[in-house]
Amino acid sequence: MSNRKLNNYISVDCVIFGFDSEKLNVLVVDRTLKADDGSDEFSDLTLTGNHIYEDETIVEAADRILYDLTGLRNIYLEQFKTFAAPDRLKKENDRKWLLHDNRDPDKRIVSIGFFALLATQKVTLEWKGRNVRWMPVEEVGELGFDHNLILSEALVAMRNKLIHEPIGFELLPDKFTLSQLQKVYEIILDTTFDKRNFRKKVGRMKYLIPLDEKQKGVAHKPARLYMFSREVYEKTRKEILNFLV
Amino acid sequence: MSNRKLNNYISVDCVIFGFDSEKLNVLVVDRTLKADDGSDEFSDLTLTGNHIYEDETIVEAADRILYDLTGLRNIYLEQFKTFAAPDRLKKENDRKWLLHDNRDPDKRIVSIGFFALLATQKVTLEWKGRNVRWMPVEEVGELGFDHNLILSEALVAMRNKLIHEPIGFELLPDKFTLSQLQKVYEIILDTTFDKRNFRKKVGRMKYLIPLDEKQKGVAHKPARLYMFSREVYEKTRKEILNFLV
DNA sequence: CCAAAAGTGTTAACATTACACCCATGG
DNA sequence: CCATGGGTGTAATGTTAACACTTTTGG
Repeated sequence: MSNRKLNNYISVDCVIFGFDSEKLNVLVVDRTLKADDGSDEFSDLTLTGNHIYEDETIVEAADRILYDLTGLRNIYLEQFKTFAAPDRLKKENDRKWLLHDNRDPDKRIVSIGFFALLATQKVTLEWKGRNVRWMPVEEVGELGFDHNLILSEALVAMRNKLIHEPIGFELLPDKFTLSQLQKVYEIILDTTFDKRNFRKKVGRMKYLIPLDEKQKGVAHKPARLYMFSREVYEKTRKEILNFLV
Repeated sequence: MSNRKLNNYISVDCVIFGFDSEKLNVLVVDRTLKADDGSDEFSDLTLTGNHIYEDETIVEAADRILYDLTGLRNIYLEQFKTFAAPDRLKKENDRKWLLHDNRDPDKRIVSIGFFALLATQKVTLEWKGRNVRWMPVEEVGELGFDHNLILSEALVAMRNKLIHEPIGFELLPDKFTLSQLQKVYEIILDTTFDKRNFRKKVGRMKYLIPLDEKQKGVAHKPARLYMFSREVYEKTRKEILNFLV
């Protein structure tokens, strides 16, 4: 595996979302370039991304990045948009970083954007020698490259998907409570729902399976746990004409 | 403009859909390679696509292709998926075609897929020296490169969009009847709707503007014409939680 | 016994579905 | 005067939205 060749003009960028029952977070990595004297030439943040190997598909490349960061397979992953503007890597810091990394800052690099939803907060703390951490989406400042654009497009695509398809579960543990699920939708869609109406609505979804199991160790009435069945979903889903106002 | 440089590893493929009040059609071009003796080495069909210029964004490249084919600007256009499998151009005919075209068949080429919806049937008959024509989607046989995959993914993305957002109008003239609109949905979603219920439903959409104008020259009661107002749509649209069954 | 979140039901307004007949035009 | 597609209403059923109180647990 050590002699695989990296393609030098096709990359994937992964916008990895995580949920901590309070906020929507995104995984970012430090990008610090040292000057010759050891001081920081600059230091900022980027999303996670990498060039693809020549023998690898783009989905395999995205899966590889996710595995390297989390040690997990079968994470929810979706290709949402591709970025190839001529000037997307042309900011001063970006050029310096690419040169330092032995890459050609004048090469047109196309990047395929994926977003991933994580059921857990476990990630490595270091990745390719760079520090990795979760950051609440609303606290993200200026990122390197065109990653602010990629992040905002990922958010649009993810919210859109969340509205139309059952993917909220992917941000929760396998077993979750209805209140946790409601919170996912409320926080990501920046709204609130009536508890009784929300429960009535999800109660109609056959693929949301109630378990004979409750929360433990909470200082209030323990909630029933539920799980999502993709199998039931695939069997019962029907498309609905919904191009309303 | 004549000295613009083409990028040799980033291309866009356009899946151009048209509607003729009977069928959903897609634009295909002949791909005929002549042998030395003038006979056909092979002859098949592909979708429309092209490499991008170095100074051009991918949307600009797709717009350019659409303009070259139709002479129209502002066509409905959407980036839906990117294709970069290592073997996507490796079939025998594909290699021959690329070689003949002075391109490197071993170069990894990434192609960004767009689909377009056309309100008219007008297209050029020739494009880059190749014959162009409409073909009903269900009659499309084996296409060159990975274009069957690109077409089927375009169909999935287009149907999905059609269900959730008002884009059916884009396949009709600016002024259209409700029966034409119903037919668009019926044919593309392969279903039927009750006429009264369909009209009740679209009657609630404020962005569908009834005109003081009727069909002319039809051998039956002439239908009222309508138009779509994107402006009203943008103002009145609201997102709805709809991840039901 | 207190704090915290879980869980539950009713009503009114609106949306969906199923279903059949007359109307205006061109030929 | 006929063939063609345009246009319309009602009743039953299902969905949404608004709204408040009791229950179970840990501390």
